Amino acid sequence: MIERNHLVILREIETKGSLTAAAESLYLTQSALSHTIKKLQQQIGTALWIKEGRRLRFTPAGTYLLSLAQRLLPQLEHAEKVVEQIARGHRGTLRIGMECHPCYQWLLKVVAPYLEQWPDVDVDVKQKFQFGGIGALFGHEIDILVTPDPLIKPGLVFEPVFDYEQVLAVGERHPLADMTYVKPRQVAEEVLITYPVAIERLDIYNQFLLPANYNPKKHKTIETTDIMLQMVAAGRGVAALPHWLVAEYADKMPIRAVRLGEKGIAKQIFLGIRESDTGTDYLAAFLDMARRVDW
Amino acid sequence: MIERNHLVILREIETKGSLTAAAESLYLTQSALSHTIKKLQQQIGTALWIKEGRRLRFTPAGTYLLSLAQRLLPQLEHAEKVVEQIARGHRGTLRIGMECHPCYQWLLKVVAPYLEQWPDVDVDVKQKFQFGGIGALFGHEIDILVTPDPLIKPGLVFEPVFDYEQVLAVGERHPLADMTYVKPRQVAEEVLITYPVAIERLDIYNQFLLPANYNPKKHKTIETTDIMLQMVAAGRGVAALPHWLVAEYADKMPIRAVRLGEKGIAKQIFLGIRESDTGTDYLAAFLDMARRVDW
DNA sequence: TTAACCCATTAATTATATTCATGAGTTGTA
DNA sequence: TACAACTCATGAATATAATTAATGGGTTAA
Repeated sequence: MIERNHLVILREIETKGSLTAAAESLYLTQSALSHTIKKLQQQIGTALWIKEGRRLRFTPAGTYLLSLAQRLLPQLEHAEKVVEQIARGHRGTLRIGMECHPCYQWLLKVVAPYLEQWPDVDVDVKQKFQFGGIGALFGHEIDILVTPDPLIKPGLVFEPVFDYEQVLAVGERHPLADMTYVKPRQVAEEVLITYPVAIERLDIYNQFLLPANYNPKKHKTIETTDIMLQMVAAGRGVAALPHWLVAEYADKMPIRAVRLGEKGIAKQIFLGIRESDTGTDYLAAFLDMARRVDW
Repeated sequence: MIERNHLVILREIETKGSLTAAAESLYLTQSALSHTIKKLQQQIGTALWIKEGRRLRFTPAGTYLLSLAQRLLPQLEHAEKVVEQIARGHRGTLRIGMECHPCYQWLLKVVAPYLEQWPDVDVDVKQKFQFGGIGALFGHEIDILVTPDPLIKPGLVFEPVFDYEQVLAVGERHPLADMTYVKPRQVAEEVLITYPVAIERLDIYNQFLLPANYNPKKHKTIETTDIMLQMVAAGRGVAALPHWLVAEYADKMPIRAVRLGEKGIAKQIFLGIRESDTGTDYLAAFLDMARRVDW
């Protein structure tokens, strides 16, 4: 009844704006599209668009099918790529989603040996998700999610892969550089630099500043770790980052790590997959290697 | 490339067990199916099954496409129903998912006036989800989720619709019946009756017994509220339920409600929808009515 | 060994999709 | 207001694709 080409046509009309333009980009005639949709309309008993002057406007049914198209077509298109890879003897593509900015460095340490051990598997890393990491897992947009926020939900399996301590990165000659630990009120005197994510997801707010009722003097956001630490090294601000990340950069830059609070902020990174994928060997192997990576 | 009929054929072969049987139930000849799949195989460059004696066994590519079929076909089939309803002038079907056993009674109070006010909209209630309520929302299996556990995630919107107190239902002649409130150790002497859900989701465990390090003498599970309260009335056990539910049944049964702990257990029920549905009028109207329902 | 299954294949047929040619409506402009 | 340039819809002709019919070869179990 509703076929793939119907959905393709609707999507193309939406993006190209007209039947004629859609027809051209699909290498068909305008007439073909018109006929195809006309037939569908007869089957379902309602129009999918109405002519409004020179333009087309989707009816409710058309709008609904368009949203269906935008949901299903990417899945079909991805499936074709996967099948093609299987045909070539490749095992597939591991699509990794990252909800943890600084984990990128860690991920590289897992991916490198993984690619060696699984030459048939390609790895793709995505960082932006329309419906968040969980939605991307459910929607088969990614296969593995790297996140500090696991979610015990049916259909998904999360597993911790490593523990680390979140510390404050400060410039070498910063007054805080030689402290054993810092207190919230001390950070409140500083310019805080973070990745550009929602404040709720920043532990230095959640677990450190806000409980003590403090706010940083100023809050700046920077996308990349390198630039962020350049700023810190230049004494232009402080940043909360994983201890291992700071330690790594401390070799090449004049920065120091200071504990956040007397006990420090303990964190864990989790990998999440769909339960139905637990049996997929090359996926399980990735989890296995992730667990074993040394620090 | 991969068309709907390919997926249909794969699914039918899986359920019926053979090409011939699948052909019959699709009102096609065995030959047609064979040709169709053969062509697909040529396009994608790999076999989808291999003959193993008299039976067929799916190859990895076939298995993959089968899982695709089982994910996508239900969505297409649902879309057809929706479009048909739109064509008939109906607005659609509101598919409500319940993750909150006792809320059923509350739901009925919302649904009744809603159906009157929206004669074009049908309501369907589902209680079991393969991947949980969140997964069902993401997977377009349901449109509204009724749950005590909201989840602030991109793509989903949750809203509290009512507050209530969770109380202990006891038989009228039970020694606890006249207490102002009960302590964990007192419940630990009782047979506790609950709905058959995971213990993590039972507040009487999470928020009452476990923090005080107690366990009930015995734990029984019963599916239906009526039977559960019959048991309570007969003095065969106690149950933790919403106060309004116990109050309602107290009219017709010899049961009483007792507060759990000095301060009681406060609870909230949330309705969750997909963010993309916030503009759907008949859906927004449901939330609106749900918010306004009186107790 | 045979009957009863199974699936694959070729050639013939039927059904379906697409094009071609055209018309009717809209828009902007001369 | 007339016209050119654009839009989409339509009917008939054509090309393409799906389906069947007929058949053969392989497997299974009695």
